[in-house]
Amino acid sequence: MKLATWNVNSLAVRLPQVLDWLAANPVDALVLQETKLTDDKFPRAEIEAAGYAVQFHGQKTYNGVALLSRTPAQDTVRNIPGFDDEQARVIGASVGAEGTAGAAIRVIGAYFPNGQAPDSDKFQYKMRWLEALRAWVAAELAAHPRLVLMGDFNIAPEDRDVYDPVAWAGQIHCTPEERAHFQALIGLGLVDAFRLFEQPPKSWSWWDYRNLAFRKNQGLRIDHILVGAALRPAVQACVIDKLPRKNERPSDHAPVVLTLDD
DNA sequence: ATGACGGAAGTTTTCCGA
Repeated sequence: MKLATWNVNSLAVRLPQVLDWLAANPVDALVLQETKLTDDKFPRAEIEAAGYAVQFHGQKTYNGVALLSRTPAQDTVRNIPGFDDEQARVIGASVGAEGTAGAAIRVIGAYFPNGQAPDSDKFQYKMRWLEALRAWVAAELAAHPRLVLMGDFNIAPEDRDVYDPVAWAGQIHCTPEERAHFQALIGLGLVDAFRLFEQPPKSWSWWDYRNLAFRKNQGLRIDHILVGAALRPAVQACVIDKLPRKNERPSDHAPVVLTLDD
């Protein structure tokens, strides 16, 4: 079974790339962030024609998330229950593996707030959002041990996840407060699947559009897949797929792919 | 010092992302 996450930075622009990627990478489930589409404009028919069921939660201009799955999603949740939020950032549901009788996986796809700058109101919102997420994920994990939390976390967990950790020290995505929140999620009984394996040094999931950052491989690892301890023995691989970043008009993020044995 | 690049809104310029 394969699961993936991808911040597409506008699904209206990136839909052809998503469909091409799925044709080459027929994962069982894919969560998308930054769809930037209201639900009435969501390209449901095109995605269903590609063989995927889809759940989505969007808004105008910003944010927006979706969950594509080979088998229909069940018990879908939009945003963090009990956390009043105008911003569409979370979609969760239970999905099965196609053609297997294996137990369902609880998938949570999330677009974590950016935070803009550590002294900003947006950072305060990010902190509140992270508090609410943690409490909710703790409850979800208790109810569904076979849980995967994945998406654009907008947090670089460690200095090795940053191309220039000296320049980024204390900057947004790298503050001690954000990193403490990441560790608190790990403390719930989740594991960073990417770090279960030896990985190439300077592995990033995002590169700035500016300054030839991709060509110079100057990026951050801010897109993550965390798996519940119950699933850890099933984890076979976790990789960042840089290929779509080489497309014309790419997203600034690359997909991250998790392989589980069935 | 502070922009760059890219997307969206919407109308010529701004906000936002990371």
